[in-house]
Amino acid sequence: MKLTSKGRYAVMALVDLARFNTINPVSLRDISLRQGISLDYLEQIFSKLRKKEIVQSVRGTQGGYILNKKAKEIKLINIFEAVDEKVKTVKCKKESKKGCNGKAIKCLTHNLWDELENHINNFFDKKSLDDLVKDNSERRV
Amino acid sequence: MKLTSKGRYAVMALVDLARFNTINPVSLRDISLRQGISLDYLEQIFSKLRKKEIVQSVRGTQGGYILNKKAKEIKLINIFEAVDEKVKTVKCKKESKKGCNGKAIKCLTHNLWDELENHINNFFDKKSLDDLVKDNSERRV
DNA sequence: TATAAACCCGACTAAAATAGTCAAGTATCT
DNA sequence: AGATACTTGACTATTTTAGTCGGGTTTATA
Ligand code: FES
Ligand code: FES
Repeated sequence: MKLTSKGRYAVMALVDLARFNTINPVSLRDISLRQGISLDYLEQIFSKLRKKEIVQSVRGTQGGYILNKKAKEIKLINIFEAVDEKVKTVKCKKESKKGCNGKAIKCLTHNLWDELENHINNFFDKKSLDDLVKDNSERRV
Repeated sequence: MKLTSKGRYAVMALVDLARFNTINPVSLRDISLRQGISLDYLEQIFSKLRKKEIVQSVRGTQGGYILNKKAKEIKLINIFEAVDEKVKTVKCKKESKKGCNGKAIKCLTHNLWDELENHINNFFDKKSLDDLVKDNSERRV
């Protein structure tokens, strides 16, 4: 069970953005340099974030991205959903009545994994971007 | 973030084992058939479980595996550790003072992922094999 | 004592997912 | 006009996962 770079980068980049986006948009180039993330990869990630209205883009020179909502209103779960970093613990299709092995009944561990999924998502539901910025407010890179 | 088959199968197989292992050892063949897991793959998994003393093997005809401890004393975390299904959320080496990008300081999200890791491991720490068997005690496959 | 059931072990491989790269744009500021 | 920066889609290398395969050894039982 591991977190992928895509999810990690998305959050990292947004925390960076939230810290610096006081007046002007922040360019991906800056984020790329500060956080050590490939610019091309960041572009893919921000394209998704924009489509899900987490950020807004400003084109042209001096352009970049700005948050589309208050940092307090952006939860980790929103970010993860936007970049398709879903938590997936069950093997079967949840809606289906069939189990993961094709049998007519859910497997012995189905409920367990479902609980686990909720447990993890609860965590992402509680944490907002604002919390993360505050956690880092005393530190400087 | 997803659970791998190895971890899922390990738990599934052990729940099956715990349910049927009243007197006699349970063969992997039986588990394979009941749970729809490849026999060869199960062998790999049980080899690890045996090395970590979660189960004991009985060789020869009518052989199989038995639990090496009480079901109540086997926590999910023990199973996951045994089969190397670790929860890995941080990118950096935890012991090191360096961050994930090679910088001298931990990244903006390090603490968050560390918290997440603890949050997930807490779940695995609480659940025992016995809990799972009980959850399924009314169902029959 | 032969046979079959079952564990034991290591190497190999196909498929999938991840983590990018690359190329060719378009918009906007100065 | 030129530079900066977003936009898009396709492509690729690497890694991980989820097995398979081929050879064992042990032991109950007919
Ligand atoms: S995970 Fe849902 S039935 Fe097995
Ligand atoms: S995850 Fe530990 S420093 Fe980034």
